[in-house]
Amino acid sequence: MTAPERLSKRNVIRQENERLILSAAEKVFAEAGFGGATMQLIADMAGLPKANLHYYFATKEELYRKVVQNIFEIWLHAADVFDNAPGPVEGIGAYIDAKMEISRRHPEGSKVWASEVMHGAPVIQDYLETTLRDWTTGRSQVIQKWIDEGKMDRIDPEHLLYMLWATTQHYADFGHQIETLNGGRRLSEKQWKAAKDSVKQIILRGIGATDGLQGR
Amino acid sequence: MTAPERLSKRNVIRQENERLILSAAEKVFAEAGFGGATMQLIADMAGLPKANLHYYFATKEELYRKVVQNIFEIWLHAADVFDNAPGPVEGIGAYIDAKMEISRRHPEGSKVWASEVMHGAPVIQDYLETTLRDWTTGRSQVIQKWIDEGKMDRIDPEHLLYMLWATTQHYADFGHQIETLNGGRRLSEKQWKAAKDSVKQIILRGIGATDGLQGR
DNA sequence: CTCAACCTTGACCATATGGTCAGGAAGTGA
DNA sequence: TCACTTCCTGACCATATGGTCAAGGTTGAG
Repeated sequence: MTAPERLSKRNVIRQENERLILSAAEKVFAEAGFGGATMQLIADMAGLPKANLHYYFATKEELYRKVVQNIFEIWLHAADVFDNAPGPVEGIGAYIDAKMEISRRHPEGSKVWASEVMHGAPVIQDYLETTLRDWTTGRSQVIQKWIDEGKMDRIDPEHLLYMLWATTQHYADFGHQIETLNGGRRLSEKQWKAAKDSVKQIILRGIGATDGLQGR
Repeated sequence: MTAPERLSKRNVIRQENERLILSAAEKVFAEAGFGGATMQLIADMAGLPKANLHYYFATKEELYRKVVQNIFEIWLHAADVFDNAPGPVEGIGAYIDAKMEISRRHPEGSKVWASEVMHGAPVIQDYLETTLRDWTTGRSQVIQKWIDEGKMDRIDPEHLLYMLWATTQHYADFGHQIETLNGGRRLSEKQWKAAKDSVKQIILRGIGATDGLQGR
């Protein structure tokens, strides 16, 4: 990604502080939204004086942009499983697993992304139009190939992708609602497994990739 | 709901202005989030001076609360179709249709709701714990009944409900992303139909409610 | 017609917030 | 050690925002 800098003490400090700030910012942006988040809150959460944030990130927008970019990176990599799969059972199954795992381990990022898109993507519109669009086109072609090979039903690939995104991200974005309906408790290990299995079962069977059922 | 007030000019004014303000507020809250929304913006959009908003709604929080409550009402009514359906094909099929229609006609409300829940439901936590919980329990029982009657596969009802919510609301909450991927154009009549059909096909087939396929 | 209740609004206020800056501390290469 | 760059931070500023208020207009019951 970035050039491998020397590990001088200064570089370590810089790296560490940027990480600290970005992590705090992600949490605060997720909890309060862009407008509700304050630099002071982020600073407190990072354990740094506010002026120090502005030393590393000139403006609130710049900090926010970096947070959103980070998330986007993670999501793109999650789709690597998709590509070299022989069919929908493996490809989509693994993709669901990967995205559910992100929703579980990294819900703040998902929320920031959702918030950004809901408000019209003022900051990452260009990403939507370039990177995400290309990505989507590519995966749609993979799905279309599977359809043509008779490995699944004839289903609009884009709507299938939307369904995958919606369902998996729901467990992060609406995690609070799910927890509340679960009696105020976080989902247990077992419940997460049940969630994953439900999603995979319904979707894989729903698109006619039936091997997935005998497989387990 | 409210007592049927006399139609004096005063009552008409009050009703009309409250409607105007709530409608403007919903739009602004959806676009900017609670923190990003300003009373001035809402006032401008409603075509009223800011001080007038505060005459009808004492605080920003109170106005916001009313907006969220409105949305909640609409959603609860959307589920009436669920109850008296003979089986999942009719019940869930109609529910998907109803919720997709709301996503299409009323996306702002969905966004405000999503935003509220994502931020930990600071305003409507009590609704989640009472009304929504009861609602969910009730529908889960209906689904369980269908399972016991052999009308669909053995699937965790709660996760099925989450999937229904996630998928249908995605078309409102992430409408901007979908439009961008659609070349910057809103979904056409035909595309909305394709979306509905895809969702219904995948889910109904996915839960083993196969009548739905021969049915059309 | 009268008067009280209700509606309207420009001007104003206290506060919170993003951002600046100057001056000092701490690392770094020679 | 010295000169230079990078890092740190308390104090400060301009602005935006939620909310108030007093004075004036409008409505309607008696």
